[in-house]
Amino acid sequence: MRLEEAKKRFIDSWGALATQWGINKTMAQIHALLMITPEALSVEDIMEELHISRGNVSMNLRELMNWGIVFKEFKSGERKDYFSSERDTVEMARKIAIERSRREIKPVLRVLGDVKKVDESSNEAKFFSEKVDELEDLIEMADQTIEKVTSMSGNWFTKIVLKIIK
Amino acid sequence: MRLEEAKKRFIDSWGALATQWGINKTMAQIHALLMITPEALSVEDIMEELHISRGNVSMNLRELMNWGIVFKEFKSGERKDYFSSERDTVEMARKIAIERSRREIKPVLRVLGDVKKVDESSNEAKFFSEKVDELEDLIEMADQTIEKVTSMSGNWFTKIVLKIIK
DNA sequence: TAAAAGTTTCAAAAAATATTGAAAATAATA
DNA sequence: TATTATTTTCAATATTTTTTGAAACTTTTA
Repeated sequence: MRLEEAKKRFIDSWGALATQWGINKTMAQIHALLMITPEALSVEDIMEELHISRGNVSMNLRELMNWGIVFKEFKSGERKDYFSSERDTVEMARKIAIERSRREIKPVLRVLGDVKKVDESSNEAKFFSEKVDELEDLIEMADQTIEKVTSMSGNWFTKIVLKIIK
Repeated sequence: MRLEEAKKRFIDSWGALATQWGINKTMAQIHALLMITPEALSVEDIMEELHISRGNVSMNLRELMNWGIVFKEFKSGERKDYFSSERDTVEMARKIAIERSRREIKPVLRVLGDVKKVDESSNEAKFFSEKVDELEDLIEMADQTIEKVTSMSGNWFTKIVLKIIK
């Protein structure tokens, strides 16, 4: 397969995955492009490569920088801004996990903690409380697992643990 | 807090979380409702509780059954179908994880395996191949971790491992 | 087997989300 | 400081996704 075709397939597939996980397709495609490009790219490079508008690139780059997985680079003698992706793949995954936890998981945990304080007078209310409790435990566990596993990947102990639970 | 209010808050929050993770809000709300309701519900019960149309309920129940987390129940002497959710919270999480892996993660892994076969003549192509490789490893690890951790939750060994990596 | 009860399907409408493009803002140079 | 290059913003538009509702279909009962 030629490089250009492989790149295209990768970027499309990354965009499709993102869409299914509630992330803007363009944001993921810009990220994919930066990931597989050794040097930093300008807004115009990205516009051209992905055939999207300047405004779209600008907004999505900002969001990627908010996530902490894309950085602005200054090239001496150049007026334009250049952008590059987090180079360390594991670190990148960690940041994505942390961000999604902070924005989406944590708020739900707050609601769960709240609603389980329902007056447990009826049996129906007891059942409700129980289910919410179970869910809270499960989500907390998943949240912690993601955080810890990603933060420790590369670490020998985690590697062994993962090998064992595999 | 009164039960009705707590239920409403829970259902809304579950729907919002789902939306952010690329799952239809109504599907998640129906699921939430069934999860916290001790007895099975009819299509009309659901329509009333969530204020949505019959067609919407029908389609989303089908999808929930495809995911294996909602079941049809027959009540003797009753003509209507009744529906209830998987009772075991951990089993439910396992099924969701398996389904998302099958539908979304596995196809991406297939693409990654494919595109990394790019002709590695240029340095750019080598860089591309390397990045795709790293990503493949990472996604495979995450996929296996989710699968194994959920399949083993409740099991004493996993509990200890999770406590350690915490 | 005809009528009634219940369910599914899907084209059309509504709602939510993403994208554009041009004006405004900002930054760099002469 | 005026001019030019670059970036950001956001109302308008386009696209995608979800929801409705009524007709078609299926199942049950009389």
